[in-house]
Amino acid sequence: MGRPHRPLLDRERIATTALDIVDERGEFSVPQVAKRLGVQTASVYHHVDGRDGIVELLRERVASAIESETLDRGPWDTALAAWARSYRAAFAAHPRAIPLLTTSPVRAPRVLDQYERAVGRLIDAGFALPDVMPVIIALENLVLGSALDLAAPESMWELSDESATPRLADALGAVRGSRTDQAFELALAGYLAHVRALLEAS
Amino acid sequence: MGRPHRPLLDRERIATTALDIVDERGEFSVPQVAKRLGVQTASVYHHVDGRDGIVELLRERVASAIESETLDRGPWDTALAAWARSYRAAFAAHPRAIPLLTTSPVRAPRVLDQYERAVGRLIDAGFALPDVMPVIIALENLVLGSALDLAAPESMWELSDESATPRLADALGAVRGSRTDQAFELALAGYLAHVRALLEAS
DNA sequence: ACCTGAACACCGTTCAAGT
DNA sequence: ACCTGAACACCGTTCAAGT
Repeated sequence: MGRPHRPLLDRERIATTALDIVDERGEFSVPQVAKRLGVQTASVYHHVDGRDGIVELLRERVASAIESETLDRGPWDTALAAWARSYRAAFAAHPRAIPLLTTSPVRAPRVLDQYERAVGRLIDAGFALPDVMPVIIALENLVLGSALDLAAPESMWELSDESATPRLADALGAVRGSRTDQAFELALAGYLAHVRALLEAS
Repeated sequence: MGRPHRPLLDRERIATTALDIVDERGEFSVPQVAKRLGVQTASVYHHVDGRDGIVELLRERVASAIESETLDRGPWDTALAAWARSYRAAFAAHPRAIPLLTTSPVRAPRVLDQYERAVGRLIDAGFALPDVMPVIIALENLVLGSALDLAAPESMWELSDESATPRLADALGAVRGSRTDQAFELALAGYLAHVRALLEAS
């Protein structure tokens, strides 16, 4: 067949298709992506750096939904909180992709730039330089830890033998609303209060 | 060949071998495990519920290093903190296994029992029942989020273009000691303070 | 009950051949 | 430059056949 007049494939379409498949089935393979695009498996390799390259594309695609403007609005602490919520929401929009994406943090240029701005806000707020990265990484830990929780099926807490863990069963039954959201907001509130105190102490 | 007089395989040896391989290479396959045990791939399937069953074995094996006694010693808050540190340390002992294990939380009976005891301590301390699970899940989020960070290679923060993110580069350079440990301890301290406040408010 | 050997469907990746 | 077809090494899983 040879080269077509206009390319059949591009990175955008590969990313979109792979994300669709992951949203539907929780996994993807290169042949599956190729088939859905009506193309041979090998063709995909002309546009993308193998399967890992596609995963990286997914990471960037999902992360592109993070509202980076949140970082510039309002006082540093509310800005950081809004950024964290938006970060988590971006993952939450593709729960089945989370296990694929959280195995290593997002380090795409667009996201690194957000870290740069977050660092800037903390420095400008008066944080001691050696404290800045721990403060940011702790927030990243919160977001990714919560994202994993978001990806875990509700059934994780379906206790096969309630009599073995009666108080756990009680506690689970007593939760109002979303366990996951409440846990995240709780951790975020604790984080913010502590980080504010850290600033005042320095 | 047929059945041997004494079994060549058991779940313990399969788990140990798989964990060894993961520690060395960051991944494992059923054929790799079989080969190292001097056995046919198919034989493994007589002892274990497929590849996923081996992953579950790894999860239990790694989690078995969590010192559950920490939950019973001292006041509820220091007990919870010690448990979280031990939980994180258990993962830290097998960093290359972390991506394999954190995709879904540990729900093996031995670990569920620890959750039961953690719930018990919180109830006894006087927490409102609907608050208990969010408090525990938030802690789990901290631990797993930090575990992911532990698994991420240091090189994640090697900035290819420092001039694009100068303040991030500064902040990274200023860190004293382990970024990861400091971030975890920071998040944990914030968590504890907030949870203590939650108890007093109720 | 437990191991083997063979089989099946699927995977990631490479590469020469075509336009 | 981009797509194909064929190939390679490897994977997870099943199953009849043996003891």
